[in-house]
Amino acid sequence: MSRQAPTLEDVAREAGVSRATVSRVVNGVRNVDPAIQEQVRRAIERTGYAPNRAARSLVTRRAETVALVVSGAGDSSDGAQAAFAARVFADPFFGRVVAGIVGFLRPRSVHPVLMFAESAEARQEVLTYLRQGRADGALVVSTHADDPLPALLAEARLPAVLFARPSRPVRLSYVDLAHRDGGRLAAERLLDRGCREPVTISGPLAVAASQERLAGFRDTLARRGHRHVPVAEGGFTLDSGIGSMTDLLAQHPDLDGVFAANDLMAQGACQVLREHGRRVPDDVAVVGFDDSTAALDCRPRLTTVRQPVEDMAAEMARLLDDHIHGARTRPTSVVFAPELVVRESA
Amino acid sequence: MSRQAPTLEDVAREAGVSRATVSRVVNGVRNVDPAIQEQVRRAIERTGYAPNRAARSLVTRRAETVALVVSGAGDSSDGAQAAFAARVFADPFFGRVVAGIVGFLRPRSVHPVLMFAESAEARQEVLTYLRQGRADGALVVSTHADDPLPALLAEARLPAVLFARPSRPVRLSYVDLAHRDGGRLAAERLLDRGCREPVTISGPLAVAASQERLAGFRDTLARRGHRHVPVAEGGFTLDSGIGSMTDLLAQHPDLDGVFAANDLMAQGACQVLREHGRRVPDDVAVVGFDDSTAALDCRPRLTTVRQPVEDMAAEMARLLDDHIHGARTRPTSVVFAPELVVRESA
DNA sequence: GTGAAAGCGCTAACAT
DNA sequence: ATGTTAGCGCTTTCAC
Repeated sequence: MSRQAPTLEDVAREAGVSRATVSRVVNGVRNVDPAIQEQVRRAIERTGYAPNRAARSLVTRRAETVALVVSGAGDSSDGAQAAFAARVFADPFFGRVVAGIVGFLRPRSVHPVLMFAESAEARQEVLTYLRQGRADGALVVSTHADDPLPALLAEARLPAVLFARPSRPVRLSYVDLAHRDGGRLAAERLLDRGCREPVTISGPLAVAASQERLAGFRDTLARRGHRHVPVAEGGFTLDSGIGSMTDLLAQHPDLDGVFAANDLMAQGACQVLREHGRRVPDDVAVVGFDDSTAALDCRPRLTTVRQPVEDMAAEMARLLDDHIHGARTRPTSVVFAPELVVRESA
Repeated sequence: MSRQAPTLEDVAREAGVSRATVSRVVNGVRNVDPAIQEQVRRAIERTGYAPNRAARSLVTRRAETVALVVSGAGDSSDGAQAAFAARVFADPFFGRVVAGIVGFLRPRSVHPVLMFAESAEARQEVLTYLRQGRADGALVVSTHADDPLPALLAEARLPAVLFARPSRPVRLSYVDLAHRDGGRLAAERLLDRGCREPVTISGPLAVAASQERLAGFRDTLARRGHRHVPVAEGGFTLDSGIGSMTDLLAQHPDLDGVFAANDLMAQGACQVLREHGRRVPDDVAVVGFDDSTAALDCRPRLTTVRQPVEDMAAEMARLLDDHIHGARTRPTSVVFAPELVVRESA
């Protein structure tokens, strides 16, 4: 903040070469005499030079930054932003997304700007941010099915990649999980353990992933002779897991297997079961979904369907990178396979 | 991405005025004829103009961006970044910090870039980022007491504000909580309920906040006649709460009150107590700390010492803003008061 | 109140 | 292999 920061010019003078040469060594361009290279490097050291990014971005037309946007539903009022942010981060899922993204981005020196798009105004802000060239593209994680942001992004022809297939088709790349297969894995596990009265706590049915996990679960059970499977719709929160499990237990006291559409709800279910004197897994087997930290926090530790979130998030970043650098023109989708992780709860 | 983005020049031509005038209306500078103002506004609309931020930053020397850095301990290997990120986000505390920060920054159109500084290399990256002018300052949340980043930042004279007083004094502003008072509130609550055998699960004793919460708790108890209070050191995780409570229960079966240094550990403690047939709060009263989402997730809901994290985080952002704009020259500290929130657990 | 023009610090043609 | 130079798109004196 005190004295003016040194510029290329300063370094050039110090090293007795031209600005262009300094620029070349800074950017690692070949065709520079090793001796001069060293000379410049020392001048940089002495002056404490750090290239001004605004100047560079102005000519390269690259911000080396991507927007990491957590996108909400339709029209929550703008004051709800704080609550929205807090809620998002309360889910261990999001931490894994960040980890995966940063893992890919960091070695490439690109940085994520955190944005929340929970209102119409906030969405416009995301678009403006990109159009101003402050970020080269967007990585979007929607918390709701009918998120309008993807369509806006596609229409503005801004580079973007989504986590999960959008409910309405949009010309944007995305990564996703084969949720139906995940539901199948859960069903098979319960069946293989000999469950006779399986039930399920689904995610919000407005979310496609919830639908598919449920469908996979139901279809598999149906194929093995279970025509009617009790379902309670949850909201992916611990609280909703507790509520749903309580209801299910009241209506179907004989249940002996539970598939919860995420680990947080499974954790809630385990709590309720224990409080009602049911042992997990001996009396009731419980299978979760995600393999998040909640799966390990839970007692007993959760048998769960693993979603390779970090890998998926890294792939998002990779796809976006390709789009930004023109290596990929058409929207692409990459679908990952779930995997059953057997622990103690089933 | 297709055709070139419109520039000031384009808008100026479209509106039949000079670049300077357009710039003035874009930046809301007075001294522009209302009629021309409207004329320009329409031209902007028609062309779909969005000011190029790199160009603006180049002249204003402002990125309108701050680094939000989560800073770890000494020297975790660089590959640990993913685990570090996931762990950080698993704590509901961080979501509240983000909410508070974004709440302040958004109305000012400044955006947070997420950075992790868990290794020496990562810390250098943060410094470089700031020196390149990509961010105007840093908001630092350390997860460890001996975080070297604050000193590096201060030495480089880069604008930065910390969450919590650093263990070694550093010429940087920070916000903090009166942790000792928090410990006192917890002790008083337990005593007022008539607890005779209080115990505590502390945070990591390397963390100053843990020490102070413990000191406040102990001092208050001592003053009321409890000379010796059993302590188990936890790690602020649910798991460590479970472990500590189990130990405490084994060694002090008569305990009837627990103060856990955060809600996550309190939640773990409640689990263990219930499993051992102790009713909360009838047999054992439990007081948490933070008033995070964990306090509500817990059954029974946690009586806890509230830390106004969102307000503290917003204040961090405000302090940084002041430093960046030269409104504040000397390091300042703002200490917030904790507050007891009574629910069901005590 | 408005315009002309001088940079901000950098990269990338183009010359040499 | 190195230097010269023309911008990138914007803000901001300084004249008018």
